[in-house]
Amino acid sequence: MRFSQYYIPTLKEAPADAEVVSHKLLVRAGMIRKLTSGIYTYLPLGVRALERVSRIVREEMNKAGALEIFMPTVQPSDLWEESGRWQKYGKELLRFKDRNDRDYCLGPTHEEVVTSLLRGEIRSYRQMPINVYQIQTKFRDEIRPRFGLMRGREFIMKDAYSFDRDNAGADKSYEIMYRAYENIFRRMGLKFRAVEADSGAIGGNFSHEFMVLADTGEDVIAVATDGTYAANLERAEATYSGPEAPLSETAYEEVSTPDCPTVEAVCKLLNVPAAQIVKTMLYNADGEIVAALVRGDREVNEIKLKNLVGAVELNLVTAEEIAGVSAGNIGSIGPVGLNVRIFADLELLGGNDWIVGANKPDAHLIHVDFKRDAKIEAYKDLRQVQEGDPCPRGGGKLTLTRGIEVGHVFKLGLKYSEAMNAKFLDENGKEQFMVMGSYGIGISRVVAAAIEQNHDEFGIKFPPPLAPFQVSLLNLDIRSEKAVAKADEIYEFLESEGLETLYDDRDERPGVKFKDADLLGSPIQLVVGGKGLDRGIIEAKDRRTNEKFELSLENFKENFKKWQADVWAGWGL
RNA sequence: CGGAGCGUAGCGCAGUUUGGUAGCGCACCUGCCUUGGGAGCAGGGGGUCGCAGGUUCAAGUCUUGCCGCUCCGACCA
Repeated sequence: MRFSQYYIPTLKEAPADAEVVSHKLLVRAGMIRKLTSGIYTYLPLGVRALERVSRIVREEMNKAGALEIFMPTVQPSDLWEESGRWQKYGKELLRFKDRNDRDYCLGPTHEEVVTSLLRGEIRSYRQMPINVYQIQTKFRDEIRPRFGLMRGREFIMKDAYSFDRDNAGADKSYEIMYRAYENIFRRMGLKFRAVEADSGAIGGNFSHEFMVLADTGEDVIAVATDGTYAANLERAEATYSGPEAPLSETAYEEVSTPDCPTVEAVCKLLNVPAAQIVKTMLYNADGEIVAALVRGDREVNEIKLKNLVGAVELNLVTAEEIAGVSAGNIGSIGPVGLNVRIFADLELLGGNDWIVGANKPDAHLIHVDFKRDAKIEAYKDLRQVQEGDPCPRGGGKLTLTRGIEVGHVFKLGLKYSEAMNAKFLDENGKEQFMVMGSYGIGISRVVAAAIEQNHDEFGIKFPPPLAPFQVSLLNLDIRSEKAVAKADEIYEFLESEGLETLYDDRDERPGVKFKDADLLGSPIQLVVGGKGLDRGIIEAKDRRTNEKFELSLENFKENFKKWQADVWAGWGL
């Protein structure tokens, strides 16, 4: 593609409202423009990037046996009533009415539509397994859209749905998708990790998220030092393998702790480490008040607690709700004499001399032994893991690192098939529910994540498989017939090699071309100019390392191919 | 939802305190000149100052309401 005939409106400055680097660079590189909050138009170069991502996803999905379909964005409310999500989905579901006053929504995901489709198509176990997917626009009315393409309201997603006759089949479908996802992200040249994710009510290890590693990621993941275990922070297991403490012989007593609403303040006043204090967190779990106990230097993992009590909604209680169960206030709630279900974190088994709130203002209890002094319903893993915690699978210690969720594979089980009555006849002529799985990849988010992971102060560094153009070819000397002829020749060669090339033939000064090439991020830059030609060379730059090379015009094609292989190898390709 | 800020040319911003001719840089157009890291000179086009109302001889500036956008926070006892 000749730059002069293309449209790439690069900007020197990023728009004021862009906060994260991928957003700034996508706008500066002329790939996207914002229409309104969380909603973007893709310019030609942006579309190319999306296509690069989609192509890889399509190829691997097809290879894995999935079939591409295309479902509507506008969905009738009755389907959502059937699945129960019309009530449950909340405000992220954008709802509206048509002229006949019928309710519709814009699809934030397509379980309902696909289940309704396939329950009408699949009659027999012989028709399964089947996996259908689409690449399509989704709409989620996010509370706070931000970070450009990272968390938009309208975005492009690949979503696949598998249908199987039984659990074993569904597990197999899941496995196939998991492998396909590994292939997809490996092929893209991204540094990524599959991590165990929270799978809510379904349980088991049947949910994995695929994370692109980047310091700017919104998610935190825990990875074992030996690499065998990786999990989303929400899910990462905290273990306690120490001994159980014996019953204490010291009776607890009350101490006065005025003006101590925080663990930190209590520590300071009583001169004890936070690890000796246990905080009592009260939650409203679907209307029931429950207490969670964790050490003062730990944090409650609300997802774990939610799963433990089987709640749909879990929120910290309000001051009024506290008044209903404890005479204390925030800072002085404690488990002794507390008349709600109390769950304690596993590691609290290891102690019998805790400091807790006294359930009266400005007072704490010391020397508390929960087994003796409180009524604990269960000791479970309730806390968030921390850097350095032991790996739950014996893989050393856990390290916390950041990532961007770009893919999610999930075993749905019978959730939708039961709710929406999606049945088939098994080999015994008996009706069975289909066992489902769902598998998503945020196509537009992959583009943003690739940039978050790969950029520098000058611009984007696209991994070759995702780059809108693999090569930026700069002709610095468009008035020299010799240079033009040489540049044209190299352009032809590159295209014949299957390398998509952005040929900068504009009547611009060299500086402009260099800056634009760096900003746009093609992995390879080739420079044709009078100076080099006089010396019989073409200059080449590896955008990943910014290293410069001289490729001799003698045997140029071979020289180039060899060098290109090195550049690709640098990307792990 | 709560809190803060912003809205002036395509982009980045000044001007609002103290009401009095609509500005700067980039980008764009014309010409000259220039060509190895976002050149220079000269000339030029482009604005309902977010919208609506109010005060005033006069409103980008004061005032009221609305709209939009951005950021922060989502409560660890």
